[in-house]
Amino acid sequence: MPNLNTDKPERSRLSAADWERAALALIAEQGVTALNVEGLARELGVTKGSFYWHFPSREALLNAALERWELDVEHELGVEVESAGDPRARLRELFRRIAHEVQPHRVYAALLRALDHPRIQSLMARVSQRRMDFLALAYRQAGMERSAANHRARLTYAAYVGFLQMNVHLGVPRLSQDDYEAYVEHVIDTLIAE
Amino acid sequence: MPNLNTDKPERSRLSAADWERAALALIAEQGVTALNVEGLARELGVTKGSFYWHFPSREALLNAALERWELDVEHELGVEVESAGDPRARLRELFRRIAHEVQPHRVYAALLRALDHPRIQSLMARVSQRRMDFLALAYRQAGMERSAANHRARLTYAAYVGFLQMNVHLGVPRLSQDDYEAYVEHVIDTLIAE
DNA sequence: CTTGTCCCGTACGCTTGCGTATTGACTGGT
DNA sequence: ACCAGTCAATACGCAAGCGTACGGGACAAG
Repeated sequence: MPNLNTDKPERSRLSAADWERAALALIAEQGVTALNVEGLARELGVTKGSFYWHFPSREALLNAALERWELDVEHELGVEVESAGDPRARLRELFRRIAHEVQPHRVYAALLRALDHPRIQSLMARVSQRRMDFLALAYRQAGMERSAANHRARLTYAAYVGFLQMNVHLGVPRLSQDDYEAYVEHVIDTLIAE
Repeated sequence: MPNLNTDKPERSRLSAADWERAALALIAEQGVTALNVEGLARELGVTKGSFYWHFPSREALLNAALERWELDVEHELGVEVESAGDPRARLRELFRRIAHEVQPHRVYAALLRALDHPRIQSLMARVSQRRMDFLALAYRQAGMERSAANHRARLTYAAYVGFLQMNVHLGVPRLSQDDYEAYVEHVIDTLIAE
């Protein structure tokens, strides 16, 4: 079993994982529909002939890339769950981080626009449900009733989804840095305080 | 006058407006990418030859349909603005109505997934901005400070966008009727009360 | 040196969907 | 009755993308 190489220098040969990573990068930048094998091959400096050695079809690549992404996301959520401290402060910290690190969520935002694909739809349903469950738990740990926590988690997640859409894809006039910070604090006060 | 029949009309002749209405119906149901002239022609019981008499291209049809939709939306917002009464109660009423009449917002939700199209992006930016301005005004009339009202309007609109995504496209496990009502009231209490 | 495996290139067929060209049929006005 | 304008059918060209067939070079093993 040769080649465990996971770096990214100009190798003369590619592996399936290279295609998957390139696919995710392309999805993040230009969406799922932009994922075509010839374009991707061109971007990697090879031709289709290479691709169809690694994958039987475009769908297979998409599925592999999605699977890889789901594992990443689940891992991130895992480390999030394990962090200790005051639950309310943790939530605030989570909000601020997400507000300032939009980049890692671009794949999520891109997949949000491809929900007609059944596999992507079920994937997103799973991921969203897990995240909402995490939020609901956090709200309960912060002292809310079970039902209120569930509703608040749903509202929070809806706000997150809409936030991504508006910031990543909609050309909504960007707020100034100060206004943006004030907005984030407003969201935190509205959704967490009480 | 205009025949709103969207089934399989046995009309012998079609007008450009018929194509536009059919296009909007198709967009609402299956998204913008599903809008292709041959499929639409099949659905209307004619062939492409008819289409290209009314429109020079697929883009022209899409633009005409979007223009028509924008006028509708603007008109709805107009009647909304003119309604009087206690501002807070009006907001609550607005929330409840949107929560229960998701159907008219399916076009918006579909367009949300086609923001890579520059024309759709600017259109959606305009519509969203107008609606957010309306919300901000309502919040100010309800007694909030200018800046807080703007932020709350942004948050509310983000929640609306996310709400649409989750309900229309994401297969998120549907809430029971009672849970859903409770959720809506929770949203109202969280975003309006104070 | 030969051989098999891995990775890639080239060339082709196929489907979908846009757009064009041409012809035909139905309509109302004169 | 005729004619111009309107709507529609048929047939074709064309580009994009997926997938296949097949061939070849590099490289390690024997």
